[in-house]
Amino acid sequence: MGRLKEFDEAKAIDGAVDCFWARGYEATSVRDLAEHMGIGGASLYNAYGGKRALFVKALERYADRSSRERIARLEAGGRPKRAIEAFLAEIIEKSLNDRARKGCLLVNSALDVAPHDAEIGKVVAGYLDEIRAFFQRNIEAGRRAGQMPRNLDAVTVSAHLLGVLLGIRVLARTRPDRTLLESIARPALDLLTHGKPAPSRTKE
Amino acid sequence: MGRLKEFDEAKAIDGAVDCFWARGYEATSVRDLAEHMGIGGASLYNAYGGKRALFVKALERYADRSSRERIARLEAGGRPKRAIEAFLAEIIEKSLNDRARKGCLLVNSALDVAPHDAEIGKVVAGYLDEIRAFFQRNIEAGRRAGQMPRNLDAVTVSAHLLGVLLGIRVLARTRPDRTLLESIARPALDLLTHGKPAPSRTKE
DNA sequence: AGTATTTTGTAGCGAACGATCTAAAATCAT
DNA sequence: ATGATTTTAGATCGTTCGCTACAAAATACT
Repeated sequence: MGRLKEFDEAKAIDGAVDCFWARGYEATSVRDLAEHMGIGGASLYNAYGGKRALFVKALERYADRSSRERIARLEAGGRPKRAIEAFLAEIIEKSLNDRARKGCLLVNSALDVAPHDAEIGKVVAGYLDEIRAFFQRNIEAGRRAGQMPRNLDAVTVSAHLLGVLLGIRVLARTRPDRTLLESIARPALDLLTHGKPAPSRTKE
Repeated sequence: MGRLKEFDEAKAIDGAVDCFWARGYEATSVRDLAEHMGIGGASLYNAYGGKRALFVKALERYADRSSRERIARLEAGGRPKRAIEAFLAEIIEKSLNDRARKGCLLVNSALDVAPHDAEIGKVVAGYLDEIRAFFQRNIEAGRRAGQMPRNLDAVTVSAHLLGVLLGIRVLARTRPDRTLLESIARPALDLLTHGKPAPSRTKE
C-alpha cells in the first residue's frame, strides 16, 4: 500500500551506474546521481538509502549487465579457447572505442573504493573472481577438448589472465593504444596455444 | 630577499605523497595535506599554488623515490633477468606487507585521475613507460647475454610485463593473497626463461 | 469516505570543500 | 634604520557535500 514509485527503477539504476562509472565514487555527488537517474533527491534516499548503498546496487547491476553477460555469451559458444581470446579482444576493442575512458567500473572500484571499504572490497573481489573462474573453466574445458596443452595449470593461468586483463584496463585509461594493449595480451594468449615449453633446463 | 621558508620542503612533499597515496586525490583535502605536511594552509598555497599543482609535485617525488629508485637499484646489479624477476618479486612482497593497502601511487593515479586530467595523464603515462622501458632494456640485455631466449620480442614482452605488474597492483588492493599474486606473475616469468615455443603451428 | 502508508518536490541542515584575504613576522638590500 | 619582499597564522570567503525535515500528492485497505 501507499503511493506508487513514478520512476523506472531499472533506468534509474542504470543512470547511477553511468555516473559512478564515468566519475568514480568520490567524485560523484548525490545531486549528479539524482539528475542522471531522473529522480529527486528525496526519492533517491527513500528508495536506496544513500550514496553508498546505491553504489553497491550499481556495482551489482554493472556486474550483471556487463561482466556476467559477457561471460555467459562467450561461454555459450562452446569453444573454450575462443571464449578466452574473445574476452580479451572485446576488452581491448571496448577500451579503444571508449572515448570517455570510463574503463571498467569493477576495476576502477577495485583500486579506488575497495581498499577503503571492507564490505565493498569483498563484493568487488567476488565479481573479479567470477572472471577468473570463467578463465579457469575454459582452460579446463580447452584441455579436455585437446585444444590447449596439457601442461597448463588452470588455476595459475586463470589468475595470470585476470592480471593481464586488469593491466589492460589500467593502461587503457592512460594510453589507449592498440599496439600496446595487444602486446600485453599476446604472450598470455600464446600461452594458451603453445603452453609453457618443458620444465626449466637452464640454471639462473 | 624576503622571509625564509620555515618548513622542510622535502619533508613537506613527502607528507603530501603519503596523503595522496593513502587516500587518493579526490578524497584528500587541503586541510589533510597541510596537517601531514606540517604547514599551514597559506604556506601550502604560497609554496605550491594549490591542490592539483601539489599533486603533480607529489607524483614526481614518488616516481623518483619509489619507481626510479627501484629501477636504478635493480639495474645496477648487471643481471637483467634477475632484475626483472626481482622487480615483480619486490612488488608482490610490498603488496603483501602493505597493511594499509595503499598500492602504488602511480597505478592508483593512472586509473583515477589520469582519465579526467589530460596533463596528469601524460605525466603518469610517462612514468609507467619508464617501467616498461626498464623491462625492455633488461630483456634486450638478457638476450644479448644469452640468459633469455632469442625469440623474445623485447617490446611486446615489456608491455606484457607492465600489464602483469599493473594487474598485480590492482588485485593486491582487493585480495592481497600470495598464491594469487604469484600466479599472476609466474607465466610471465616463465616466458623469460623458456621463451615462447615455436611459431603457431595449429589452426584456430 | 476515511485512514494508513508510501512517494515526491522543496527547502534547508551542518559540515567540509578548495581557495583567498589580511596583517603580522621575518628576511634582504640599501 | 628603512623599504621592499616573502612567509606565516588565522579567519573567512562562497560553494558544494551527503543527508534530512516537512508537507502535499498518490495509492491501498477497510
